[in-house]
Amino acid sequence: MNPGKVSPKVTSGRSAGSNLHRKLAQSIGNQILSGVYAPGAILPNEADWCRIYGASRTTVREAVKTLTAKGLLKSRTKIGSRVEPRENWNILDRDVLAWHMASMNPQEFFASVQEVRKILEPEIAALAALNRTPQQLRAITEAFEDMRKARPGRSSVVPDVRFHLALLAAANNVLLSPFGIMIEAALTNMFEFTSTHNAEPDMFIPKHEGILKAVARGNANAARKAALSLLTDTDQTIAQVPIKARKARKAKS
Amino acid sequence: MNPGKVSPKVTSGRSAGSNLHRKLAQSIGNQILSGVYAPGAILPNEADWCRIYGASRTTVREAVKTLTAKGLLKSRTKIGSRVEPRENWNILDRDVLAWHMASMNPQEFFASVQEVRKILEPEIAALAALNRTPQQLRAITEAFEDMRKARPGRSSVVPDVRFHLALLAAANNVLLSPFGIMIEAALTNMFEFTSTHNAEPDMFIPKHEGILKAVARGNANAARKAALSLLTDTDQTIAQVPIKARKARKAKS
DNA sequence: AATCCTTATTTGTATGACAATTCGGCATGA
DNA sequence: TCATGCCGAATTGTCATACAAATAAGGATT
Repeated sequence: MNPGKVSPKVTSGRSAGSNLHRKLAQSIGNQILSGVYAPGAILPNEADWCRIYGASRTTVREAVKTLTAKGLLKSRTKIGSRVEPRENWNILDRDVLAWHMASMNPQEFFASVQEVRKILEPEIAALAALNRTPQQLRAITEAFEDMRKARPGRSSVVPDVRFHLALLAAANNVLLSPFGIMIEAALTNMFEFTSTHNAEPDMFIPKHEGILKAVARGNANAARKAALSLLTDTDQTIAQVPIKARKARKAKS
Repeated sequence: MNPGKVSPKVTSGRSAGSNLHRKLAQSIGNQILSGVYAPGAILPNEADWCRIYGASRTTVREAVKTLTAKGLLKSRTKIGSRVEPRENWNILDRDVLAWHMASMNPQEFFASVQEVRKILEPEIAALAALNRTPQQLRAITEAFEDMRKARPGRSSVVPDVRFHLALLAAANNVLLSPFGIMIEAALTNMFEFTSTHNAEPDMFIPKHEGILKAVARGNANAARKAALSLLTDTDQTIAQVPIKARKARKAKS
């Protein structure tokens, strides 16, 4: 994975980073997330990166700054750049999450996602029921309508995402907003592996409608319950794909 | 070039950004978070920043790249840099959260934090009870012991933070790890405003012990309940404290 | 053995130049 | 009037080079 010339791996060209420093950041980021450089390891220095990618030092440094800002790196004079411990990584950053997904077993990833979603989304729905503004309710409603109108399939994913993001926004707590990225990634990519939107629209729409109605009439408990129900439902759809047990992270003792 | 001509506002010189591009990023970041530049607004261009801070374009660009990586900005040729909508901000980034706190009403901030903590920490405790490794349990235990040993006061905050972070790590779900930053910020700064650690160590220690024991014997429900109890307890402590306006930490230069 | 100093390596900052992108207006034409 | 396409100017993107600053490592001195 380390050819002498241009870009080892410009994988997952999502979100179109046409800029060179962006491409470098993606490439290096992918290598870190995929374990080529483990936490604590010292990365090649700037001059090395210049040679590896055939880019100028300015560009390399901008890429490094980007990764540093996302918590993946830390640079020190005379030492070089060292990979930060995982708990400092900004995993809910759009790019970092993408790199993470690219180097992970999908089932394992969706297991983590669903775990978090089951914790958060019911409470998000409850908060939305309590705190939503009329405008936010309208946004949720519109997303729902578009969802219902859409034919099952790829296109129905978009309003589905919009629905959940609108719900999140309606919870009116900034500290929860980073999860928008996760939800978006989950719904969008789940489509690639499952056929949620094809399989059971008959289940799907009413469940969402249940959330909407509960939020509309400000019933937190009902909203919570409806959201949880949707999630467990999604779980079953996922479960059709062979599930692998959670990997116990190991260390020994 | 222009020595001594540093910045409109190099406030909250936290975490020692000795580097110039870091200082610029902090300064600009603070301005964005405090609303000087609202989402959608177009920032001064690179040449302007150079003049404003008396720094080279290289440095300015690295600062801008940092902010871009944190989701605060987006640069386009011929347009300049535009502030991104809030939902794209990486609010759980260490720096962004600090800037956010610096420009916010403390009560409001702690209200948001507690809301999220009450949602997450009980579930984190429950997950920890189920998924912890022996090593992770030991880390939690050690933090607890240090907490008990410490005299109430500032020093007891450190092991307290360690306790909660160890718990978080023991939940073994990467997607939750960004909240470590939030928990850390909450506990550390809460000390500045409340006297949690002075006021009721008699309450405090047993509550933590309850969580520890539940996690130790793998009882998820008990862990959840204990964690929630600690949180509602903390709520009361906060409520007692008359809020004084936060004093911006000042750095001069 | 301990301390201090020198040196080498690596990141940090500055400068000037040119490339690439694209917005905005202008000209042209239907 | 409106649409289309071209041109020029503003701004970010990339490059090359030079020097400054920090500091780890090893050697010199005591």
